[in-house]
Amino acid sequence: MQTRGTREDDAIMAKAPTVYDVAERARVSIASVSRVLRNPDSVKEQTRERVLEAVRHLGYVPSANARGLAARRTNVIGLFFPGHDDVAGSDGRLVAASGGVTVVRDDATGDPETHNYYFDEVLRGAEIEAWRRGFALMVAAGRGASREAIVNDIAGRVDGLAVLARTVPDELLAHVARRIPVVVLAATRGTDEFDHVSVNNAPGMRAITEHVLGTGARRLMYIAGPEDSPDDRERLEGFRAAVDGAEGVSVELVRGDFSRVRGREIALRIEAMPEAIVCANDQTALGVLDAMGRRSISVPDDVMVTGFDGIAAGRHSTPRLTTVHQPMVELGRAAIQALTARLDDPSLEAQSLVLPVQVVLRDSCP
Amino acid sequence: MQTRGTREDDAIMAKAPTVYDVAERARVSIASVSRVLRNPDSVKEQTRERVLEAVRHLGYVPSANARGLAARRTNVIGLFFPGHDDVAGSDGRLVAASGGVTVVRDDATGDPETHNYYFDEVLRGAEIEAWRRGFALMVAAGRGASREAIVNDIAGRVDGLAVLARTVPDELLAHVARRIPVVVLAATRGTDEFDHVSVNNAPGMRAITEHVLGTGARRLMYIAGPEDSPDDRERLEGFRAAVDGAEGVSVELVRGDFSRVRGREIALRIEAMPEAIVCANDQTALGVLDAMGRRSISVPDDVMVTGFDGIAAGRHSTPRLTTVHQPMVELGRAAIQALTARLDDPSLEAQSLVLPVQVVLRDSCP
DNA sequence: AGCCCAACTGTATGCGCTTACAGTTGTACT
DNA sequence: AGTACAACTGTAAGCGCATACAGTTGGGCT
Repeated sequence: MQTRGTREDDAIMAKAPTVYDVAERARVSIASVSRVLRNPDSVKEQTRERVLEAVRHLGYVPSANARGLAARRTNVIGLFFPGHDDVAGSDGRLVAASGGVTVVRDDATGDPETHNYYFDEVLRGAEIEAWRRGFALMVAAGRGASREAIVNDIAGRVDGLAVLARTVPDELLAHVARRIPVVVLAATRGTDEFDHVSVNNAPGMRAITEHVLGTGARRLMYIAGPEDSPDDRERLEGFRAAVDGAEGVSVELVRGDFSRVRGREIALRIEAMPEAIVCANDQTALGVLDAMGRRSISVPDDVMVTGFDGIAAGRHSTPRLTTVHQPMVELGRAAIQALTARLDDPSLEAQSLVLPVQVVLRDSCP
Repeated sequence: MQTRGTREDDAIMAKAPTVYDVAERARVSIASVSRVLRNPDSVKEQTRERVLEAVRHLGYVPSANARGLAARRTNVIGLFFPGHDDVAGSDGRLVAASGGVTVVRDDATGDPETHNYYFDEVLRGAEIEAWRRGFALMVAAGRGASREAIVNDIAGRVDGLAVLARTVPDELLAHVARRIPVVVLAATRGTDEFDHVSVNNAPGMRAITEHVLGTGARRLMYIAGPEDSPDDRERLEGFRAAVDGAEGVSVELVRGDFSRVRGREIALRIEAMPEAIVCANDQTALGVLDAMGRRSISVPDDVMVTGFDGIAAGRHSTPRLTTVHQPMVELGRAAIQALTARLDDPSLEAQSLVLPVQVVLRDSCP
């Protein structure tokens, strides 16, 4: 097996050094090198030192590919979520190579940021948990047509895959799930093929709506999200449950799209102001608050507003936003936990975890 | 080479299927399977169909490890950044397995969110660019002592590594850089061993400070960030440059730590109110705005406030925050570009890219 | 019919590790 | 001194794929 060409130690290496290079320099076998790296105590100190010296000297970094191949596991977990597809100005080359400074005036007429930080938080949770369990995290965003290729690619690289709801068609997921465990986030699907982690959407929305009704409000408006969102469906369901349980309540239902702009648009056009506007998510609610500010309508005195998600921006809005906080970081962590649990014991039943939410009362609906 | 045990097609496979399984079912050699996957046109259609059928039937997903090992590249790029170490409640197990709903009142006395969204944005940019160039993205956060192990681990998994400034000691970086290209973000170091991508900190801060001075303000306060931050150092430098160029300006320098809480604390304690408070970043400035609101001090009438970063929250604060927008998404993208450029041509000179910034005038300092 | 070449397919090797298993050494015993 | 065994270390066999190279096949030509 020693057909490998001997390399010069001190010459600049064209290729990255391998165990063989290290072994040669330390005058041991490659097995010992491997041991020093994976299980240092199983090697005599003197030998270990020689190996470590060689590692340092050569700038050796073990190839995770070879490791993964030999050990049959990658120690990586994948996280797949809906893509931030089209970012303004993402068209290829950077505008300037060596920067200047320009000055612009932003009078708030432009589009507010549409991105929501939901995924960032989930990602953060996932990253934390993955690290604690000794896994690296690979992230990928789903984008249009190439989705299938990407998912397959990622699936080949990881030991487990967490997927945000509705990002990937069931069929593809099923294909992938034959190879590695898959957990679906934020959606309780009918099928029970995979593990699921979601939050208590319906009960949360029900609880905050009941709080609204508890203030005496009877004329409500509900601004929903996109119809294809399972989250939205559940929240609407919770809203209905609360309303159905109360006397003499009138409801106007408006379809939004979870975005801040859309919330603002809708609120700007309201003619008969309700006593309370219940929004399916925070971004929408923040848009509503923007609109009310512009229209000089006082929140909560003239109309109360509530959101759902608990994004950070709601803590600092004017007025501060009453909302249902869902544990986004926990969601990410739970996903990793579910995955590692299944890796430890593949025979586990598919489980469906529902995380608790918290109604947070702030100024917009005290 | 056919020592591998034949497997039952329809039986539930204990292990993931491999090229061998696919080849067997499609009655071709593994080479053809590989060809179908990598270069479909080089195989006769009829054969291709058989292979694809087998792939589908068996739920085959190619192992990226084996691929990477054979092809000597992973097509993954790593992103390493300072960790979100200690998240509240990150201690192991989840509290509830099947959630309820609780209600709390948030009267704004608690700690505001300390996290800043800088990294999320950079990550987003990196993800986008990586995807466009056919790379997957692996993320890892640096945490205390295990940093070295993590970096080494990641380095073994990727073709290139982007590192946020000061996350990793130079020595470690140098070790890793012997194997793969490394680009350092948001820091122009003295050494020119690696590629660098950063933003125009000093000129940006200088420009916004000059704007402040242009309003006639002469008594300024500057709330800096932590001393070990290169960003902070450059910004302070820019501030000084602007101030030095003006007549009769008095400056009070206070040391903050880039956090919102700290900004608020500092602003709550100010006795002799300056005409303007220039903050080293947005979070700090937002904290200052919080404090001013609480103290019923009008911004910008009684005191002007400026930030630096251009985070989304600044667009919606009360009053809206004047700041220097740095292209965080672009930063991430540029990092990936630098990396891929070097992968394409390893002989490239170490380059140092400086991205332009933009002064954004809003209500807090019109 | 015989030849040549394009188009396709198969064989065999090795990528850089981990790890079962088989030595090898040193030492505590009998 | 001889034996047994613990503590190390080395040998060798893959892990699943890509790919250079060597067939094989089937026209189109002469």
